[in-house]
Amino acid sequence: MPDSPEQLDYVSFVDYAIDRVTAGGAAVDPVAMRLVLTLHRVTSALVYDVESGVHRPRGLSWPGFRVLFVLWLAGPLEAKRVAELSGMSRAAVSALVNTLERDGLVSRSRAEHDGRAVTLALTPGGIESITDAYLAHNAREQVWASALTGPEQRTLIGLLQKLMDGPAAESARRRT
Amino acid sequence: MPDSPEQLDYVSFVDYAIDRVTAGGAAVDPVAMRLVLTLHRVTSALVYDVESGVHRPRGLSWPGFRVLFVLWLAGPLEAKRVAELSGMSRAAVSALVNTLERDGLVSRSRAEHDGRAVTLALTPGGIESITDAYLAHNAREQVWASALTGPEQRTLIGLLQKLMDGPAAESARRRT
DNA sequence: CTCCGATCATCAAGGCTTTGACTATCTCGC
DNA sequence: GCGAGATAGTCAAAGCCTTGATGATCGGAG
Repeated sequence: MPDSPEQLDYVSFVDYAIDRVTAGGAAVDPVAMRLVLTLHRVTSALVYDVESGVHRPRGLSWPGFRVLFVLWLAGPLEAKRVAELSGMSRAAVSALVNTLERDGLVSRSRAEHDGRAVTLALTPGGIESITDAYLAHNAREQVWASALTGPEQRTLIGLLQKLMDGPAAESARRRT
Repeated sequence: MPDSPEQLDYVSFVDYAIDRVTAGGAAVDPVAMRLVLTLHRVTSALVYDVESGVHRPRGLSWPGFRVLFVLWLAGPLEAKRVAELSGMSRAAVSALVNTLERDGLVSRSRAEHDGRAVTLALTPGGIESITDAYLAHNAREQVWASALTGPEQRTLIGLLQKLMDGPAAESARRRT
């Protein structure tokens, strides 16, 4: 039985909340509730951990890292493609690149064949930065993953992919 | 074999990225990489879907919903407790409550026994708002969860909890 | 009783995100 | 060829987040 409100903490609140809500007897699915709550909490913790431990000390933000990562692997790209591959809006990429350009990590140039488009590319400093940051990033990913056995890791990936293939993710997959 | 950069999309980029990075031969764990990438993408998609489909149309943000949700279930609480239970910083709660108070959903009052503390409570309008929003929120959670069978849902929750109990989440769990 | 360190809330600066509007440019049908 | 509609990038307003400082209050040591 969940604690009383006075002694709850971040973790036990999930149990408490599920208990309270389902006591109402309404059309609430406690398993779906716990799934979403737990998924969101794990991801928040992971992003906070990696961002504050790996990227901020190097002068990067998590979103900045994502843009650098995409450009690092998929070469010079138009801003629109960066937005698609990183899952951000074009406006967000534009704003983010202001910072990355100011810091000398990314360069903007007009696309050859299209006067509207802008081509984004890593500068030498950007390449150096992402190479270093990614090694530390993956090292931290390995610490997170080490909480699970190899087979568990693969099972988790499979279940997350199935979630991404489900009906609810439909709208998100179509977002450009 | 992953596509060439020109034909990549949000989903196939993950395969492409893993292929490119591991080709480098460095000390990179592709499974940990895929795990974190997939986890982050699923959660982003879910938050975007629920926020834009459920909360924004009702005049709430996802973080605003979280604060209302905590206050709804755990009664009037001091701002510090709300921060702990919702996993936000005290400064973030303070800023968020400015909006919620302006919108007439939450009220601030000085705590009885401590002149420094502020007690937060839902207004009648706040109760009405969160009651309605939560039903729609859970309905959408059920759509997401429906991509998995019941046993799969429980397995996923278990694996996520194990991740949260692992060594890497240590720092995040201690965050107040 | 008083002082000093701890704690609470808030503010300030800087960064990221969203939506919607706006400009420049491209492309296709006629 | 040319005009209409689509598209790329950017800007603006509003909101939320973080860290670090600030001011008020608490509580215990002496």
